[in-house]
Amino acid sequence: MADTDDNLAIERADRPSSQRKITKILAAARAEFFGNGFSASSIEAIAARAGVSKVTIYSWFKTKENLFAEMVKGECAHLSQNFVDENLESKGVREVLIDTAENMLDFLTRDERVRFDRILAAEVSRDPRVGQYFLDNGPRALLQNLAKLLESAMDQGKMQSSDPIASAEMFVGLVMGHLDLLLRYGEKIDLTADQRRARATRAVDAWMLIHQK
Amino acid sequence: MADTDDNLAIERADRPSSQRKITKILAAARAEFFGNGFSASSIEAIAARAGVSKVTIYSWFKTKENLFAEMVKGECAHLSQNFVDENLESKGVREVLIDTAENMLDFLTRDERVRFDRILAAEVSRDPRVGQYFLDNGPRALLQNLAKLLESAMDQGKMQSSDPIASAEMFVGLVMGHLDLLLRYGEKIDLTADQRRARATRAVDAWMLIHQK
DNA sequence: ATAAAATTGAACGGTTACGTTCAATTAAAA
DNA sequence: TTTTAATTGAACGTAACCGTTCAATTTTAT
Repeated sequence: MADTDDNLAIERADRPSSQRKITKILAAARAEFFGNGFSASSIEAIAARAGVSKVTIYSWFKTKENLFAEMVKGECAHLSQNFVDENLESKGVREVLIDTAENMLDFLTRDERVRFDRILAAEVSRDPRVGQYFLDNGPRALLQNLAKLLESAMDQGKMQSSDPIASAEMFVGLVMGHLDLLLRYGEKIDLTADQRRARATRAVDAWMLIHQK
Repeated sequence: MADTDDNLAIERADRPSSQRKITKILAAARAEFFGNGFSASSIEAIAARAGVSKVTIYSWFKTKENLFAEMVKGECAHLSQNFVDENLESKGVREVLIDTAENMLDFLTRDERVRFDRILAAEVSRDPRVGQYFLDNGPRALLQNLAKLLESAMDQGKMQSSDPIASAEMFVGLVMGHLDLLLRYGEKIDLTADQRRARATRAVDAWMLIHQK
């Protein structure tokens, strides 16, 4: 996100109480920013929520923009978790793909993720770097992992693809469809385990059909 | 969006000059809201941009929220255009689907559309009704049209589906993949005509393969 | 215990913005 | 032309918020 000021807030937070406060500040920032967006959130409210003085915030994070960026950074680390199921040998190709698709669905339909998506995208016009940073550390990393998994799957199954990344993209498209859109616009979607499995299965079968040799 | 106050601003705008001003206000509101989001946009700036007094805005649109909602309403009307190619008889199934997919790509990658998406989604937490309204008048209507087209296509081609809406959703998923995501996060994507056609073709062929009898 | 660093509360200046009021002016309808 | 509606500029009250300053206090390292 920022150019060189990595961990602007943490680099000299030796004191244990500082660590604790920084953590609380970031948590409060997340809550406020998620709830109101960047502009409508105030440092004062964040300070109050964190149980911390306003000056403390300014002493660790120089500006509101920076606090936001630092919060995003934390979220990204949290978000770039891997939901690729690796057990290709023990489980069989189709099973693994279905599990992976289910993990994707589970993760992407989470309310917290949706809210994050909303407010972060909105701030892209204000500061394009946050979008760039998020893409690199979230979706892009994820797609790489997925592509790798799919390549292994294709080796073991009777499948092929001339463009693994495009195939991975297609996988995502098949799994999510426009669920993403509905969620972002406030549609309440809580898939039951059965529905999730059904959707994952349908997507995987379609994907395998497309990539059959 | 609103319950009963349809066209709050226009219902007694008999004067021609009023009409003109209302139009300018809405245009200015769109520009400001698109550029800065809801919170960071000020009525004063909108008034200045529209070349209109602040009082005039408040006299036509009671509140900032309402001005935003009215602006969204106008955009939705503008956005719910139909990009389904209807010439099924004259053109052949595959061609029509490819054309439709190309239209989708063309429309959905437009910068204005992306910006609209960003700021509207961000305001969903503040007022869920705008999301609801948009879904009903944009994506939902679109998906219905698409499903209808696809059903006709399946009749004429050797295809089938047990769930036309799910098939339409899949169509969208295959065409867009995660382009939508990249665009929302600021990725510059300007597809050449060739790339667009290639992507559309790939998606349509995949879709037809999945739905073959 | 002592020195250094972190934190606090309170206040401040400056800015921005919402929404309102009002008397004066302009435009349009009859 | 008269009358009615719309528009304007300016000012107002109120509130929020950013970011800073400072002296006083608390926490931590040594």
